[in-house]
Amino acid sequence: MAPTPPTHLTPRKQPRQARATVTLNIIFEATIQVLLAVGPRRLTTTRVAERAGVSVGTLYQYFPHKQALFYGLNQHYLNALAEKIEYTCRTLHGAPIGQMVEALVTTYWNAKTERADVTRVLYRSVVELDNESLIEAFAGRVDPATAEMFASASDATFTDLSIVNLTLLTTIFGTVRSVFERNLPADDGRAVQKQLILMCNSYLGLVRSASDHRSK
Amino acid sequence: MAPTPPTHLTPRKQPRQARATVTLNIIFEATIQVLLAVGPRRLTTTRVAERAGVSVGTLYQYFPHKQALFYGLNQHYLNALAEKIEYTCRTLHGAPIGQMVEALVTTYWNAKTERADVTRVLYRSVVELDNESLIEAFAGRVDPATAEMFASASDATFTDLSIVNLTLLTTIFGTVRSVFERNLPADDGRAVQKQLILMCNSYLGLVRSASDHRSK
Amino acid sequence: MAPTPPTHLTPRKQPRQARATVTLNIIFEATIQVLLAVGPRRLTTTRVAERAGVSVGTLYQYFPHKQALFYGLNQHYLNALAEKIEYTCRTLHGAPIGQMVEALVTTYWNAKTERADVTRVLYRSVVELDNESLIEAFAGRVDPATAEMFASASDATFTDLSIVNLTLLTTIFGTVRSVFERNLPADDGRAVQKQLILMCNSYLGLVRSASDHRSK
Amino acid sequence: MAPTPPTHLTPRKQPRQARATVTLNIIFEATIQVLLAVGPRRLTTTRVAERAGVSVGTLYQYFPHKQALFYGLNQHYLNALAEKIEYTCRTLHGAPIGQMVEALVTTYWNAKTERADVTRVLYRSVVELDNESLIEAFAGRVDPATAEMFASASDATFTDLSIVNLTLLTTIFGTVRSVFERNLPADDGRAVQKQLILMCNSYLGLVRSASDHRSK
DNA sequence: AATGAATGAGCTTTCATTCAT
DNA sequence: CATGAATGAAAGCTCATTCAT
Repeated sequence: MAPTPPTHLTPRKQPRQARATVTLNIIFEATIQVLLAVGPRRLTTTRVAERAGVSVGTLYQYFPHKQALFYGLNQHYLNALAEKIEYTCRTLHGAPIGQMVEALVTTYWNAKTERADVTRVLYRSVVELDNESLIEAFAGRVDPATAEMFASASDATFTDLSIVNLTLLTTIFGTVRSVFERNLPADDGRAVQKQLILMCNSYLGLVRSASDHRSK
Repeated sequence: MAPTPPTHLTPRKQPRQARATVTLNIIFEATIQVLLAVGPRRLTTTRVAERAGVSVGTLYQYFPHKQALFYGLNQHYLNALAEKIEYTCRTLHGAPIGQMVEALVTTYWNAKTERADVTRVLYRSVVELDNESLIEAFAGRVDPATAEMFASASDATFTDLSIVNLTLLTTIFGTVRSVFERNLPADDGRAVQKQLILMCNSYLGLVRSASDHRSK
Repeated sequence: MAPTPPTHLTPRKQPRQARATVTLNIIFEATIQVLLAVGPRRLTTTRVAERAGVSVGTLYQYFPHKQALFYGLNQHYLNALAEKIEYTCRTLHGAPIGQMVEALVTTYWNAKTERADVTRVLYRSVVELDNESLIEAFAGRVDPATAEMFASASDATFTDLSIVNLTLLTTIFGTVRSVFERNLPADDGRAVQKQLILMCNSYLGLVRSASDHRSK
Repeated sequence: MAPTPPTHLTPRKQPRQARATVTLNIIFEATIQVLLAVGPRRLTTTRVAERAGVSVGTLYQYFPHKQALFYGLNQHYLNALAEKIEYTCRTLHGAPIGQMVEALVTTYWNAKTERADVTRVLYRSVVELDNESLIEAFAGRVDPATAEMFASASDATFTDLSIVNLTLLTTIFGTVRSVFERNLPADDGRAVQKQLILMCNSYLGLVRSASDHRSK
């Protein structure tokens, strides 16, 4: 089923004009800055507007209410993330399964680590923001992309691709979040990342259909 | 290092008396109910007190401020969770590694699933609640417990136990959270759970030290 | 007219027993301490009780409400002050007028300076405490005492004693308060005290009835 | 040293625009009204806002917290008072000393008596309002103004002008306050006022430097 | 009597949102 | 369209006072 982003949570103004898009990005960036500076609880629309260098009125031109701002922000970042994953999937199409897993983990990990503070702040800003629709939308893009990639693996086939795909995504995404939540030192983080790749690969070795093993 | 729960986030009144403990639990339960009913954003101290059948004043006798309530609630549940895990670890001491992993995953999964709504609500109540200290405290109990258990495995030894332990915990906890976040249907959830056990076991087969394989 | 201390502002329990008087004094002292420590705005009955080492309940046994506590405290100190002044007046009965003024100023000044912090704190605690009745009661004791003293002066008589008396008291008391309010350095304070005596004496020289001058 | 009014006690919004100044005055007046109507203890920001015909929000736009409102109010009146005194000092520059004292007392007395209720209410509103900085600021304006005036007297010079000045100010201001505090009937008040002038003049006759007497 | 947990009215303050300019 | 002063509902929290123990 297609994800249904509640209409009342989408930016009022479709950014047709370049200027609007610019303003939107400025507002997003300002939101992040405020989130980093004072945390979600003390984030106010006024503060965001101030930081963005626009008036509250203008802010409300772009987002009908505070919720919509959060929604838009998360959507923004999830979109970017989905794009990166899709790109990786396209690139790795037809590659050996081992490379796929490594690339997927690395892509996701890097995307999250690039601006670790933003990641952490976003993980927390999602309160009451019935973000289910966002997650759903994200899954709706990523699930098929990775499934398609795995299906194209040059050296493996899976009898139950869909569950394998789901397991891999859940594990990878979850582990990354867990690492952030535990605020692990960078070294430990990298170690876990490596082990995660190992783990996924060993798992895939196990669930690969019988014929693959023979042809090996 | 011992985790240091910020003193300003601990219940004001140490529940020395039976009555106080009862009240504390009533308040916790009421908080959960309110969280379920109206979500974290619309949870007010007054509402919680009402639901608990006590006055706001009493609430504030137990928790110096709203934050402390959330902190206490999470602490409460994390404590219970840690206890269950410790119990499992004690029970499985000396068992074969495969059983350990299965038991660990199952324990954690069940604990979270038992009251899925509470779990989901708690995952979200953690806003601005510098829950780092909580997570740290939790990790400080669970990490050693599982490490000790794994070290006692009858059929496996690990050259780098600490990283293996960390990887397993991060993966398991993260995956469970991910499943809750995606709000997967029960069937898919159970499937992923199974796969997660598989995955962990295959990983352990890989990282088990060489001598184990020989003795096999 | 006799001053009418509103009955609802008097201590509930007349301190007939020694123990009660002791407790009363402990409570007064605690009130002062709290006043000094946190100021009148953040003074709470609970805090006073704590400091006094009694329970709130006991506090309320002695003072039916917070107002009564303040009232009692001020009354306590004003009584002591009035006593000192009365004593001075009795002692100086029949003395030359110059000595009288000097003794009066010195007595008042010393009484206030003895525990300057308490004085300052009391000056401020008098909010909403319709302290008019207190002031009236104080004036009702002091006015006659000094008037009587002045009337007995060995070297001066006054045609309008009552206005002279009022002027002197108002001036002396007011000046002292002013000095406290301006938080003048001790040196300046003492200087002003000296000048005040000078001023009062010069004034008395002027308003002394004509016959006095002749007899001089 | 320049008085340092704590920044957190100054109006948030500098009244640059006429409208803001108007609103400010309305709020001040409303505060006085409420103070008169219910006393300082039962004054609430909501009540003040209501009386002023603005919303609480607006009140808080002008004053970051209740304290600031009191601070601003007192500052307002002390400023006006200081101006009047400065004006008198300028006007009396070079006059005979007797006229100066009379003018000073009269100016101060009138200023306080003009709206006696306001005066009384302000004297009491000063709770916990570390009004030291206000008093200091006031003294910092008035002290030099009167000193300068006295120095210019056509018929008197003083060897220790600074102490004489301090004594006069402390005495005058204190006496007035005392009269208000005792709630003296108008007749008595006026009588004391007259005596106060007399007293100051007799004092000045005494402390005038010797040469003045000769030239007399 | 003494205690101190419980009460809840009421206060200060915030902040999403509107709308006249 | 942009602005930002004004709004006021609603939240967090305090504390004088009571009363069962």
